[in-house]
Amino acid sequence: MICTEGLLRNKYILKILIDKSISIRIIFNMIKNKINNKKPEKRSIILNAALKIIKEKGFHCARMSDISNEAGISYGLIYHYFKKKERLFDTIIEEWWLSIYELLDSLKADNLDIHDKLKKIIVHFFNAYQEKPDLMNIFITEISRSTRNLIGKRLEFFIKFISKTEALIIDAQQKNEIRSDIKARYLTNIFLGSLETFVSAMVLADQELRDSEQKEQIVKSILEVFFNGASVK
Amino acid sequence: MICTEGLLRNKYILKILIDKSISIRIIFNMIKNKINNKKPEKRSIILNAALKIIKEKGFHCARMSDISNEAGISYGLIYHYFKKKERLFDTIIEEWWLSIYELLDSLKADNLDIHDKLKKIIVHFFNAYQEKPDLMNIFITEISRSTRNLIGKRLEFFIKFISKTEALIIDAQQKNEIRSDIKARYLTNIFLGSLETFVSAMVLADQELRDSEQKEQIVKSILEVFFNGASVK
Amino acid sequence: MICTEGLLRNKYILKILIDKSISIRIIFNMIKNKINNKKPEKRSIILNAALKIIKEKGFHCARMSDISNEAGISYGLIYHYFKKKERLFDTIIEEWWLSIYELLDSLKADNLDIHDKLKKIIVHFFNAYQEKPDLMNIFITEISRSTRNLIGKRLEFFIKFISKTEALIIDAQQKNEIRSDIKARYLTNIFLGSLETFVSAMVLADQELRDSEQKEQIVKSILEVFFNGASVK
Amino acid sequence: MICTEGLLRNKYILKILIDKSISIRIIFNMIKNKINNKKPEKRSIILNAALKIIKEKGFHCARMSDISNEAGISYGLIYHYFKKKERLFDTIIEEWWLSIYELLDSLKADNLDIHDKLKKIIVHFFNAYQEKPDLMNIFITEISRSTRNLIGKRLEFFIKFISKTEALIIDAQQKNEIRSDIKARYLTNIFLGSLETFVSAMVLADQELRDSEQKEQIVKSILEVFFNGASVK
DNA sequence: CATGAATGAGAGTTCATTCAT
DNA sequence: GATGAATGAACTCTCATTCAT
Repeated sequence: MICTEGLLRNKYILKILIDKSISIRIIFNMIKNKINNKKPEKRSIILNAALKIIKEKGFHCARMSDISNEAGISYGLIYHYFKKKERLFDTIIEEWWLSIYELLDSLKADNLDIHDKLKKIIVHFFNAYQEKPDLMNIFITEISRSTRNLIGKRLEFFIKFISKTEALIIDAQQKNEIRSDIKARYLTNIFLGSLETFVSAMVLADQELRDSEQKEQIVKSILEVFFNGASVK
Repeated sequence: MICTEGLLRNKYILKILIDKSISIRIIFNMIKNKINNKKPEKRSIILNAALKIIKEKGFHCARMSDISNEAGISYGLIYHYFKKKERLFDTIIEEWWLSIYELLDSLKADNLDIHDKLKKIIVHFFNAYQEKPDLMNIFITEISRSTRNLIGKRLEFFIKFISKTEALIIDAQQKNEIRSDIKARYLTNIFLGSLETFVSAMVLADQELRDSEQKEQIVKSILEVFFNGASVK
Repeated sequence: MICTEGLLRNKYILKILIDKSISIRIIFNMIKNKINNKKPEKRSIILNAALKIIKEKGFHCARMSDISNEAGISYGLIYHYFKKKERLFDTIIEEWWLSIYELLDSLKADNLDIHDKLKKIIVHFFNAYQEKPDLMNIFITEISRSTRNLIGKRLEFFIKFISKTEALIIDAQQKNEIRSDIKARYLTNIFLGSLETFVSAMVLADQELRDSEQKEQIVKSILEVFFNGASVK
Repeated sequence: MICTEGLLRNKYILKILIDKSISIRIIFNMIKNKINNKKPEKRSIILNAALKIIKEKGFHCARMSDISNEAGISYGLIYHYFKKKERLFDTIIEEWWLSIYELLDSLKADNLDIHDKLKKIIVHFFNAYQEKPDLMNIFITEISRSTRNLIGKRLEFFIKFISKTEALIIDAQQKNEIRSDIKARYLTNIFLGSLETFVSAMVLADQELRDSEQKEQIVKSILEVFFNGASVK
């Protein structure tokens, strides 16, 4: 849109294009080549290195040279791909949230009952922890809490996450799958809090979910307490 | 009466003040200190200033000069009371934990049932938030999560907190006040997670517990879900 | 006719273009170069681009990438034509001086009286300003003064310029067209200074010599004061 | 003004001041001491070092570490006195212009004829060159020309200089001390141009005004040509 | 010819900490 | 106790230049 206006405005160029009958496809390919030439491997190498260093040192203490060292490249190259330190971090955060949103959106459209939906959320977090523990670590220590990092766009991300989860709870209340005498927001807090604490515990203790049996047990416990409570029946 | 005109007349001095951007806050503090000749405990002034600045900027971004500015003293003086920046931080954290331990220890000796014990923990946190929101903020954002800060002594503090709470749960299980088919550690995680998420929400949103009714409701919700679950009965 | 809709339809590509902030200028230049298949002298394209950028930012602040962007080429290519940034600058300066020397040498051989010779110098500078204001700007701001740039070969250029002008003055003194009681070097300084200040004023104010009448007037004023003085007769 | 509003508003403090009848004089002295304590020697040492380095390397190439080295202090200290590199340069430039303005303003009020006024300007520049050649060098190479440096406030300084000089010329035209058939601005340009070129020549060649006789001769030459012209009478 | 990913020396700036007064 | 001038290690970011493709 924006680009095209600029292009259209330049009547001189267009006139030449017409005179020489150069098809838009040629221009197209020129642009495509320009874009695709950028080998994306290095970019993701940098992202993974950043992930690891941030996990070890935290956002503030992670130096660009640490990251470049870890990635095995010069630090100048990081600036080639990410204009500022902040951009690098924003990229990491953004990718994390997008994966969460994807899940939550798919659950919204799903026909499962609330128990199974919440189970899927828990499993998603646990899997994420197993697959990319560094990323999960950052989520817990740098994203999910610190007020300082939760400015502007970042805060929006977080609120969106809460709201999307709350929507599932509200939906369940309307379907009478779950108590309505407690505010949906409160239930959301309680559920996400339980989950987060387990993940935190794993992250902080650098603990692994040793076997699938243990994992299964934790999932069951969270759901059991959330739905049926801790009281002796 | 005070002759304010004397000050107003001397435009030259004012100009310099402006040029050198000497904030009125500093002058205020100078005046304040001069007035209270009995030299109030500078140490606690510094701690409170640190609390406020760390809340606003986070530990890493809080500069010593920010803190001394806020305290209305020179930054050299901070080093007189606290040898290092880290000591300042440690002191703040330590005071926090001690207040928690005091509570948990008193609860252990208490004869209340688990419901009332957990209620007291919740209320303690909520009161702490109302009385010293800055401190609670730091607990949530800097202590309770960040792996970086959880090294050595600090991690011990945290583990001790979990364990002391877990002890209450175990005790309740033995008294059959609470389910034993779920690991005490899991129940602890779930309870503390629920609580923490509420506190986090308040901290992150700079929300106040507006009235005691709302507060009461939240306390009840957490306990209700924890003991009886979210399922429709 | 060109099928612009093709471009409009592909929103994905456009988005990437925006994200990567690939300016429309670059695409323009790509297109331009593709069109003029006879590959126009890249060397002069680079020189003109450099001229423009140096005028805008000064030699020190002009980045090679600015110049390559302006020229619509990769910055690697600049190094193909000019081994170093400095070479680029030297080339620009050299071309400027050669044009001046050419004039001064032709004047030396000429039979005009000193008044007309000096007039030709003034007119030459004014014309140069009108035709290549960027180059004149660089002459004034980067060449004619800065001590830093006047090292080695560059200083020689400058001294040669002064000397060649002085030669005209000496010649005039010998022909008794002009006072001999003032050192030729002094007269040269005074004349060139007057001229240069006018050019500087135009350059600094980005002023144009609006009409030939104004131009005529300034030329006349400089000569009139130089030859007859500012005193009331 | 601004400050006092802030002060007046704080009724609490004022009340205490009144209760304790602390005179405003005490506060005054506290402020004064705060201001005077700053030993100004280091500041001027830095300025002189900067002057020398800038002369040698130019604004752009002058590194902060060069300056601190020259001054024999750590570079951190420069930032203690001048918040940014730019501030340091602005301070230098500002001091220069103020000395010029002082002269021009005193001349305006003076009863001398235009010949003697212009002579005083020339002598001022020559003296300045002899006393502070570094500063004069910077004026010629960095201030008086470069468009890049002439942005915002800096351009204003320059224009003010031209205008103040022009005012003297206009005054002289009105008193019929000088030709009115040539625009005052043109005459100003011619005069300042002549002067500047001499100073430039000295600066560029690192030439000294060897004896007062030579100096006298140059002053005389500039004035003689400016008022009576170069033509043979 | 032409490209642009890759390099790394080097610049500005910040800020915890020391120490003479 | 109290001050703030002084220090310098450490960090982010820039940009001329090289070189494989």
